[in-house]
Amino acid sequence: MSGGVDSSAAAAILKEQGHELVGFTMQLWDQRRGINVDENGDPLPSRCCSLDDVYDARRVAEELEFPFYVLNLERDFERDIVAPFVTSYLSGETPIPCVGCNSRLKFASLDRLAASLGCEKVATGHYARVEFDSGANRYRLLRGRDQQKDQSYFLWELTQAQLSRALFPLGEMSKPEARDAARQHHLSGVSEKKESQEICFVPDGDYAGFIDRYLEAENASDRLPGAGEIVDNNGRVIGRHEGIHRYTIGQRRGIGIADERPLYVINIDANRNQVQVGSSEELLSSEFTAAGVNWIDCDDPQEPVHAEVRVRYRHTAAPATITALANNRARVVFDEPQRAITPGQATVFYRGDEVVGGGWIVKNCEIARNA
RNA sequence: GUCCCGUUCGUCUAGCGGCCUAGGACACCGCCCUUUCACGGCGGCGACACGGGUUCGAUUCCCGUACGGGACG
Repeated sequence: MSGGVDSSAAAAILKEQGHELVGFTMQLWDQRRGINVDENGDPLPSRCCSLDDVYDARRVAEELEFPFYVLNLERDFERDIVAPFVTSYLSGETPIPCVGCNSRLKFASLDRLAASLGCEKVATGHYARVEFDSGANRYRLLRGRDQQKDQSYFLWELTQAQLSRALFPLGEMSKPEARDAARQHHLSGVSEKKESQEICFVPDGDYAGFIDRYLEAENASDRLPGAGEIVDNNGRVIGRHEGIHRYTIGQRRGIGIADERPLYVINIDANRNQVQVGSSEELLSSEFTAAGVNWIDCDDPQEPVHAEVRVRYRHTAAPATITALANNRARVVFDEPQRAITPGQATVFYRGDEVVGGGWIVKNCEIARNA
């Protein structure tokens, strides 16, 4: 329970259905440890793990009359989520921490707790659905009914064991319906809360500043990427950047170079400490390699799979052919080129509403950089 | 050191006496969108080098003063 609308509504709905509940809020990040501070040293206003949110979650549990606990997972969170997040940026990738946070942290720890407490299910406020396919003897992960709020993208890494316990009470609902549910249960403290956004441990959205402060706090400021060159597709230097971690592929704003047409980041070369920019058309590519692939609807497929593939959260899934490779890798080839396929981001394979699987987009060593 | 040419928003430019309270593109800023990073949509800031003329009227015409190109010195 985050103290937000969705998890609170989920709790209310389950309560109404007659389930016996135990509530948990995960303390993931200490917003006061000096990294998330403004220029005066005061903590930034936060929407995650703040005392206010924990308080709100507790109030919901009290209102709905079930036991409530706060789990301190700060060590795990930093080791498994924050540190890899920073490392990813330093290597020129663009990480998406929310996926691993769900599978490796939230569901992993909640599953352990459920087992020790004798709970049958683990529920969250995600907009996604789980169904058991008795024929295949597998659990299937489906998009949330509300296509606008669908969060299945963030859950592709869940295992069959995790899915077997997962319960998503909001899976059939729209956001307004979830809000209504919270209102009907008199959860006025949370029912009108604004949507959370940004990375939860970077509440002001200045993730580059976060990396600066994090490395400084770790006495590792020497790892911080320095200023470097911005080059065009011919390798010609046309500008300067203030650190490759400030850029992602497909980015337009912040390049600061006036050209006839808008310029986009088309490649980030950590070794040369260069950011390469070009036209919108140069962002298109038809294939990539995924690592850490998790197949949900089957074991490793022996034949190429046709599916609709997303390469970032808000990307519209596009038809592609996926071929499983050794070491949990896969090659994805789109029917039509897609824009800004970015290493570090997650890719999710869909067949209609069903999540077939997903993986991490990795840098393709074979990619010819216009030799 | 004689004679030519050029000088417009941060950048590249449109303009060829009233349609210009100067238009566009890119950049920048803000808002919206959004449980990642982005994209995108909407909006905003912002310039006629300077001083004189000529005209009812000058960014546009003329004359000078400051910075950029041309086989005489």
